[in-house]
Amino acid sequence: MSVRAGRPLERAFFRGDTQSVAEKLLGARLVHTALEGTTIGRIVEVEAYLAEDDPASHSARGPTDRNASMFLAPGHAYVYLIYGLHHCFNVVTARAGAGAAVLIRALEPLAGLELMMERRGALRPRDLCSGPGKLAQAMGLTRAHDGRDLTSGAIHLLPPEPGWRGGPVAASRRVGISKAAERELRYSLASCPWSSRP
DNA sequence: GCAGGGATTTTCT
DNA sequence: GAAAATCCCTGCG
Repeated sequence: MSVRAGRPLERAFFRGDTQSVAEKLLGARLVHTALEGTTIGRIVEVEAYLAEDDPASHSARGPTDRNASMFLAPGHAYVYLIYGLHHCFNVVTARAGAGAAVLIRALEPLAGLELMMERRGALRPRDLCSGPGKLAQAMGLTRAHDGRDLTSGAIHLLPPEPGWRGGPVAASRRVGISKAAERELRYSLASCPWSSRP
């Protein structure tokens, strides 16, 4: 690991306003070191799920067995199963007990592409991480990783490389929800070819 | 290229 | 019983 890679993001990065943290996460690099190898992807699309006044958030009706990790301290992972077969990876934000998180929706594959293709089945690089279920599969993230501390360990986040410029951020509606659907809490790098959708 | 449907767990009505 | 923070395959243009 070179000096340029930087140190993992610390807990303070994830604390506080969820929408601000969501925007700050764009450009950061998600790293997972597994037995099979290391995969890295740059975050290019996220969605914020707030602790209050957000009926679309899994935390809206309080803790359950499934969403318990959402109420951990900021900087932990919340990984859940959706539609019975896909995993979605979230980063807990705000404060412990609040129940706020940022869903990672798309990555630009940076390292370990062969392993990603192996996990996903032979696919074009564009199809490896262009969706929340896809990136969880490509990065090897499952409910086994639910509740992990992301500030130290095999799964962590690195800041953008010095000099990296992401360009303008676009806000739009969150995908696949019916409650509070009009709120623009999805953030993506504008005109990014790695996003889950235009 | 786009529309439709199936897979399958958790939660709520 | 149905919907959900999804993806993939099929069929048709």
